[in-house]
Amino acid sequence: MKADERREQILHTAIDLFSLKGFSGTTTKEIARAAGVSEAIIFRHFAKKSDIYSAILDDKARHDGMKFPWEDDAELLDAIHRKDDAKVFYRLAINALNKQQSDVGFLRLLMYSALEEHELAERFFSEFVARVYGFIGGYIEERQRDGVMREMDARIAVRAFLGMLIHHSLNVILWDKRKALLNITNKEAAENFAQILLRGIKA
Amino acid sequence: MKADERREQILHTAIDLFSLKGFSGTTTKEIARAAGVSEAIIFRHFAKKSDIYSAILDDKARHDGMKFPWEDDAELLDAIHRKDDAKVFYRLAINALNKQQSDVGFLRLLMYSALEEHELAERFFSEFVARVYGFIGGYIEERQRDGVMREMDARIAVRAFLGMLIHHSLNVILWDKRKALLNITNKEAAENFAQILLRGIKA
DNA sequence: GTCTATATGACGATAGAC
DNA sequence: GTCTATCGTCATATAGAC
Repeated sequence: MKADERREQILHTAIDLFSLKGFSGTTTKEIARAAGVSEAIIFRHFAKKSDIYSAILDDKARHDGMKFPWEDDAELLDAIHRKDDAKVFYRLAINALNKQQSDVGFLRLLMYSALEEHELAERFFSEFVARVYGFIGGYIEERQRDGVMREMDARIAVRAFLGMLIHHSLNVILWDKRKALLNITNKEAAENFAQILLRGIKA
Repeated sequence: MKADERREQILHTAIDLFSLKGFSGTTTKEIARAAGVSEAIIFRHFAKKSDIYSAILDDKARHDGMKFPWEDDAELLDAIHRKDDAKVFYRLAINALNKQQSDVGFLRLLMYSALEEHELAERFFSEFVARVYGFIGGYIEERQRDGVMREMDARIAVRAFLGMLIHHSLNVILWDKRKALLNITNKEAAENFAQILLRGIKA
């Protein structure tokens, strides 16, 4: 295996393990064993254990992990254009829920790194989350100017919306399968959350 | 210092450290140093490191940490009795936000233990969160029967509400101080979230 | 009840052969 | 590029003196 491939393979193995057990809960020996190489190989590709952690976000950025929920959704962009609010918030919700839950490892990793106050979470926050606030908040402000939504700090509405979505995904990932306190499809969840927010902020 | 006091002291020192760096990120040596005792003392009071972790929830339960947001709030109970929905949801929100943010360490600890799938989070979930769902969900169902709130799964409304609250508190704890993406008082947040939810689910 | 001293193993990281 | 073997350090946990 070439150096680049091996490096990628180690990185993805490490992402899986870090997302399961956190940074300090994962040993280089485990990563090596899971990747099917010796520990020494790890340290040929990454000088320090923490270098693996730092490389994760670059890898995500290079692949599709940092794509925005609206980039590929023609239906959403069309709804925005037509100012079909119900559709806009439903599409935003369903995209967010599906994406979050399709990459459980990354969401767990983000939580870990936020708690550990690692650069990873901070960069994700300023590069990704801030733009989401700008995008959704911008749409709400536009609709406020149209007189369709009531006057309020649009960022609070965004926080409420993202709060429902992220909290629900975390619940699905961490609890619902075993505990089943609330067992609904993402479609149901997205419809309900979109409707609650929309009725909640309309004029 | 008597055994009980020393045990409590070690426990609280450990809670602080676990909440900052997680279970595997905290060493018994650090706990000992922070508590001002030798490492051997730790292992006299707790046979294994993980026993400290397990003892945390019992300690919380013995103290005030597991109290319900409505137990001490006469204003809330009165509002429920009078069916003053706006007041009910505002009081629930402000209580939750204040409590979550007054015990940052515990919230961080819960997040860590949820990710680590430790008993701690699971017990908190089934002993505390489930009852919150029952309480708030019960009130919503009552108001649905009154015809004041629209037909929907009340648990979804609860999840949306708790999502706003918990997500906002996590943002405050983990980000807002440094990044200031959204700097509002808990009062403002509670008013807005309560209003969004209420308008969102009323008939 | 607390200490010093230490056992035992796992940890991150390196050296050197192939 | 990969391995085996090993380093020094730090981890959890224990023994025995005071």
